Amino acid sequence: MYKLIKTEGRAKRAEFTTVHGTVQTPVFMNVGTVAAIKGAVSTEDLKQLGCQIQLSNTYHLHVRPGDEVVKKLGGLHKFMVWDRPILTDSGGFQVFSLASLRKIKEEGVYFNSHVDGRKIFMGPEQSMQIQSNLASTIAMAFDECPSSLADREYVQQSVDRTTRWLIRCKDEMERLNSLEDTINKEQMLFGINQGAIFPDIRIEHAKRISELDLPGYSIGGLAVGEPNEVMYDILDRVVPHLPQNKPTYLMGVGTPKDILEGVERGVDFFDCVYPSRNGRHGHLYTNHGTVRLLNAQYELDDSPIEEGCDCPACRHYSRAYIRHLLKAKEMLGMRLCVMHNLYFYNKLMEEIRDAIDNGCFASYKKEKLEKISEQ
RNA sequence: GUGGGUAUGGCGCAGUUGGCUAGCGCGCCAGAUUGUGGCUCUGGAGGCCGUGGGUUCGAGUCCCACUAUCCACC
Repeated sequence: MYKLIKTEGRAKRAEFTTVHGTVQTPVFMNVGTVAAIKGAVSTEDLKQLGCQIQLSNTYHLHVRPGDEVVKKLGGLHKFMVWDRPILTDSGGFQVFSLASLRKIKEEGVYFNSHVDGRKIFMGPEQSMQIQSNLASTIAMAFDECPSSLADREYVQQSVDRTTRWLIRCKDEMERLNSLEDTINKEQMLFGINQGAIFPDIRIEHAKRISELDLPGYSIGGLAVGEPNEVMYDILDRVVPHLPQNKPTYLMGVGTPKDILEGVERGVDFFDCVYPSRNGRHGHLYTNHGTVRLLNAQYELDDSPIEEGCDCPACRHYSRAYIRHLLKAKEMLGMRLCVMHNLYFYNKLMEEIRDAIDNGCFASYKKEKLEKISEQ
């Protein structure tokens, strides 16, 4: 259930209530693809880092350990010891990003596993079944994410198929939620808007999927190579055509700047691999721009990653020490960097929520952008 | 001491029958990365080819001496 608390322009401050608790939005979902945040960050750590909701992946968990296994062990929440909401991505994007060998047909997609190369078939029904087995809080629709370079004709045809797939997802989820042995009978389905960089196709699609009255909607297929301005422009045009009394989720985005721009345009949910993946490689986010900790200038730097930061890394350790750990490929180095970045992202969202609450998001955004673009 | 091998950027190596501005991996320096394959990619710096002679139009490549180092034998 989505409850709007306050708005400023198009920016929305709301809370989203689920069977696994309430999420304050705008929110950043911490990405734990295989039911774990890479970098040895535990669910206990995540709570300390201010994480409200995690994201895991249907495709990855289907391949390993297998959604049936997770189901037998009581579902994802019990399995990974996390009692807050979990959103599972449908696997649609992996078909686009991982599978070099794939065949997209009306019934679904045939492709090869990235782990052992075996043939896998996934369609709307399979994706829903897997996500139902995982028993996540929110399941994403199985969609196709066409390349931002795809031509108009292909995109239109792909989007039409994604719509048909969405209807199949909805039917299948309703069926699964009514079954006796389903773990989470309140599982929610979010639809996904596609249309590459063609605003009219996206708007038309947004209208069509809005009619299905799903509990939330997302915008997919952005930040996949097109210029940032194009993404912002599409958000400007498409978000108003999605239901305003439901959460809007911008998939896979993004940088702190992208998030500020997204919130301004009415986005509630974000997720991105940046804080964790970049953290693992020593690329750290601070209020004074990004710090590339592997750069030689930090060899003798005895200060924390960010002065005044209250994260577990900054409270105790110096840049020089963490840099050394990364160079030595010690797990602790990655762990501290990932924790700092997740803390930064979650803190950023908290500040954004406070700013909207206080009616000063516009000025907050301006100041924040100036700060984080320092270098 | 004798015989044999090896000496090429920080490290490990390629360098064809002598032929244009000497390559490669790792490391180093810098940059990318947007619904995660603990990756990957893109640039860059760095070498009087152990030293000294010689042969040749031309030598990292051939010859001589020296030095260093490794192996075997005494």
